Amino acid sequence: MDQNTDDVRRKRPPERDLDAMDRKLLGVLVEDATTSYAELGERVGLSPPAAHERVKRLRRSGAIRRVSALIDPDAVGKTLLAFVHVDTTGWGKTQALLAIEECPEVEEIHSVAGDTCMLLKVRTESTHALEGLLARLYDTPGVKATRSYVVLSTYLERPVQPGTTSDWPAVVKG
Amino acid sequence: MDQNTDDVRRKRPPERDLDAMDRKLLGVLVEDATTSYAELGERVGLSPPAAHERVKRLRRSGAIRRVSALIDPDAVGKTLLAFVHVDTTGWGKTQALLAIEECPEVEEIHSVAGDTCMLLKVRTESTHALEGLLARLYDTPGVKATRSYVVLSTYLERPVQPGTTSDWPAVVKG
DNA sequence: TCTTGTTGCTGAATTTCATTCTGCAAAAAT
DNA sequence: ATTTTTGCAGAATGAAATTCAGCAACAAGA
Repeated sequence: MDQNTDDVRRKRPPERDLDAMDRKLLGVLVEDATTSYAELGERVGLSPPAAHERVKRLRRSGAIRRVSALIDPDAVGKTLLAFVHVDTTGWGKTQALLAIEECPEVEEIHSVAGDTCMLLKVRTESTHALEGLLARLYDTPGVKATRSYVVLSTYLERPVQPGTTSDWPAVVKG
Repeated sequence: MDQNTDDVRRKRPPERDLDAMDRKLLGVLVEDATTSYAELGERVGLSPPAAHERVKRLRRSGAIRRVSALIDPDAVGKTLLAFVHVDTTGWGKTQALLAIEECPEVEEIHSVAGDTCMLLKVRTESTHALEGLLARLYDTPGVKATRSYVVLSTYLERPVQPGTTSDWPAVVKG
């Protein structure tokens, strides 16, 4: 309820670098953000107010962007997932980009290095709806071509993890 | 704290189809899951316990997969995002897939239709770490080839939205 | 049509938890 | 060495989650 009351969206350098305690807190909160501060503290070895204090800081600093309910796409009818590569004529905040941002089916827009300009992650209710989106894209000035990769099945999908490379056991090959 | 106490992960058909009220609730909770039931109810036109009841059902049915703190990748040092297309020799739950699932840098694994078998979303701390991952991939039996798309900048990144096509204003072209 | 059971709601009551406050101790700065 | 700051614990407070009766609308069945 008080999340980002002061509307801190701008990227500011974290007041202090995240320490191991912060990472542990993040680890728990990524898995289940409804964890009470009592349990949270217990898990990481802090008193409830101390845990609260650190989480508040993590929110202020922007390390925690927001707390969100993650929805099952199927439950809301979004049964089709696709990645769409888009060749455009310009770069940066182009007309095309602005137009694409308006499409509710589009979940992600990235500019990528490689043989294409934009990479879109798109969810629709049907192949027909995807066709509709593609039609809209082609009608957008600045869009040269698109190539779509329709997802057949998703094997893994997890949120951003707080772990750093040194946390993971090194994979030792024979 | 009580989320999924009975460990309901299995996909069960939603007890009942989501109605407009459920979608509104989801809409609010996706934006900010820390919203109190008092405010939540007010926003959608329900009493706090009624809102609570429906949210509980949404969790039980799996429509809400989990409530999670969304982390800023930069804050935890994951400054590099890439999409990696992987050609493999087999399909389904292959050895290669199992191996890839173990990589903490990999956020998503999809099997896609198109000129490649797997599509990975990958976050690392550096290009060097990406190279390390790719090296590991190439060492995995069943991996034939990979092609990487390094993200230069991300323009949009939003969670799964509850809205359905009919909610969006139709884009009328001249 | 009337009955009966079910569903989903409201408003009040209860309990749990978030949040604040007051020291306190260790570390950092001067 | 002294002061200031930082981060924490424990108690106190306030707010919110959760539970608990009713109640009304609706559905199923006689």
